[in-house]
Amino acid sequence: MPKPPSAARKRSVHGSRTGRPIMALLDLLGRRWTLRIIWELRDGALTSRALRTVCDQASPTILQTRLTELREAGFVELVSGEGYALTALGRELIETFLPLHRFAERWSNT
Amino acid sequence: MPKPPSAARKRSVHGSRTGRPIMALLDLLGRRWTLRIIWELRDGALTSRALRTVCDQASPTILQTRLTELREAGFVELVSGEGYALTALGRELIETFLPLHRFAERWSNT
DNA sequence: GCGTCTTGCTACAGATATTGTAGCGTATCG
DNA sequence: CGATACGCTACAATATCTGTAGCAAGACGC
Repeated sequence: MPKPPSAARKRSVHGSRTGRPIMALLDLLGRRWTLRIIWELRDGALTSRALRTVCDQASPTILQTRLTELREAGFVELVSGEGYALTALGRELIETFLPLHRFAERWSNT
Repeated sequence: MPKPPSAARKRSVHGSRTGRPIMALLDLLGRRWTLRIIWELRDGALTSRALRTVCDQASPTILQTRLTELREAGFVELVSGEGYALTALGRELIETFLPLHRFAERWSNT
């Protein structure tokens, strides 16, 4: 029962005003720390505090917000005793942009 | 480790505090409208106003900000007479997450 | 029981980032 | 000339994010 974060601009995670799922997905991923969180979970579960550590001490406020969004989207789940982990869907998602790693390496040399 | 003021983030697109290029990339892409802009340019150049139209009337302020960042990153360029277009590097980037489209379609049915 | 951990999670105020509207200067057409 | 479109910016009003502090619940040894 997390309080509704100012419902005005809150878009349902799946639905998009345009009806194009890709827009809803890009919107979700295009929020600060979202991509980073998914990325850091690629190798296994992390507790909320471990996640905070690897995420450069990001504030727990925004981390919780993003984790809630990602859980509602079905990409992340809270595993009792382990912490946060990617769901099957979440692993599918990150596999689509794992090649980003190699791209980033080449990009940094330009 | 203290976070650098926002000006520093804008200046060094490549540099990352951690030295991990992927983090700099995820940081850049994890800003509002960035992913969306790249996505909308996937089929060819768009003028700044056309871009605004397809981007749900996003404010020109933030569009300019993102376009500047993307130009500094080398993903987007301003082609005289055509508008904004992806560079070769930018096309390379979007190809790594074009599969997201199909993923989004399946995701919306869950 | 007690105290001390760690966990997930929240409150709060101050600092940033984004929005929406309006408009500039330039160029290109008729 | 007037009309239009371009890239781009100023400005104040919002919305979002940060950083610090702290809560309640559970697990551990004592």
